[in-house]
Amino acid sequence: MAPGSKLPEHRLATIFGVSRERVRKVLHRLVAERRLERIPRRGTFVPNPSPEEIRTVYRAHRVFETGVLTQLVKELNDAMMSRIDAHLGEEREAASGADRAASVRLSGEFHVLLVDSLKSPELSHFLRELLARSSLMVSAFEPPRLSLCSVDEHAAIAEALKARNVERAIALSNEHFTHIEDRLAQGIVERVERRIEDALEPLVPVARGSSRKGRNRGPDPKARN
Amino acid sequence: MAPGSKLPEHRLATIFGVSRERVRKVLHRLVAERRLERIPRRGTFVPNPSPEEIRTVYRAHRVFETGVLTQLVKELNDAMMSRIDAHLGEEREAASGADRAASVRLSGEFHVLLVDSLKSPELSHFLRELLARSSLMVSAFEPPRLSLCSVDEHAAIAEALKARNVERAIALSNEHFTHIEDRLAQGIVERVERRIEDALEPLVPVARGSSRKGRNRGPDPKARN
DNA sequence: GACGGGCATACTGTGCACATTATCGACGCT
DNA sequence: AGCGTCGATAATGTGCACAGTATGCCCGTC
Repeated sequence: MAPGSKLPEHRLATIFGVSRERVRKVLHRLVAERRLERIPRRGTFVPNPSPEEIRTVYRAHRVFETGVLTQLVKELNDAMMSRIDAHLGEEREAASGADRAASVRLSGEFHVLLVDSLKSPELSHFLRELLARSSLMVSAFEPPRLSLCSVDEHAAIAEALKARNVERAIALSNEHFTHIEDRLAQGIVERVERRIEDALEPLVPVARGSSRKGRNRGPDPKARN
Repeated sequence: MAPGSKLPEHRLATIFGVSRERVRKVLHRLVAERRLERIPRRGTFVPNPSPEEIRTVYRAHRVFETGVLTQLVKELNDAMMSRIDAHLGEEREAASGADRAASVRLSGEFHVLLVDSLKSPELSHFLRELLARSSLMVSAFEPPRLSLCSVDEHAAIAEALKARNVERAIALSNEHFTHIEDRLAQGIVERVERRIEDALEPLVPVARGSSRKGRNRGPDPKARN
């Protein structure tokens, strides 16, 4: 699912074997959740996050988790702490097992675990939407290098929580999200550089192992699903 | 718009002079924003907020604004402070003029003003959804007595912000939302008491000025729009 | 008189077809 | 050769009609 690729309704309907109206409903819902973009009379597209959007999404993460942590230190109990420890154990296991998919999922669920303990469906729902967007950005721009969310950073936040040190927990959390944001920003410039390279290559013949002339540049317009 | 009343699609379509499909789109969007409730094969209804929902919504308000205020004291500048002062002036004017509609709108916009200054569409969007829900609760349960959000409480939060006193700003904000929540909780028990009274009246003849036997009890099923 | 089953009615859910509009290739012009 | 215009095509937006289902009323029975 390359960013910028179009999602034709009729195509999706035939692929999934459902009616086009059914597809429309789902697309509209995903657009409402800001997970897809819709241009009237043009179609729906998988969003191509701008650096500005990345900035505002992770800013939202920081502000939001600041509030969550502040409230959490006031009502943290033993049961909650043990749940956090259990989760950190799972994260470490997935990280050591090099199970990237599980690792990505679990590192998101760490933050979900924190907000869910506040027992407010509104807060939980908002975090899940934020996570869905940032996960999309990660899958789009994060280089293949592993360790997306460092388990150690999560563990450090948990330690500060146990110590009831609000300022430290907030500071660590803010740094944590800033780290992810910075890696994404780096990923996006690398991607832009590749784009420019690919675009210039057919024009100025560069000495390289294999010529890539004739290859499609940009998002493959035939990319489906 | 009484809580619990049904919103038939065809009825709304004829009232507003648009097609039923158009109405369906709008209803689905409002359901997605949690401003209406949908029961499959039954219809869409204006929600009847439970005390539990009121609790979680205002809990979300408190946690969220805690994060906003913490970030805001770090980047508050003169332009922002003067905007806040101007807004407080408007609020006072509306309150003194007994313009309840403007007063309600402006007291919500105070919190919008704060979050908008953080320049994160995600945060702004979330607060607007929260406000839409709490406004609905207020219009449903708040007794006719005025001063829904006291302007003084907003002013006190602003003062703490100017003084860069995070703890105090957070404490005042949390109390502020708790005040609203408590008034709503009181409103809901009064409403329940009225309901019980109305339901019992036809059974046990109470000495009163006018008998209400034969009147519809509960939400008027013919209530439209 | 109360309770349970059956029927009429109204409403929601869904697929379909038509109208509208953007896209893209070809053609002609400058 | 480049650019603008025009037409064909495909995809979106929207109204409509039919099917499925819950609701409320009425009647029969206990």
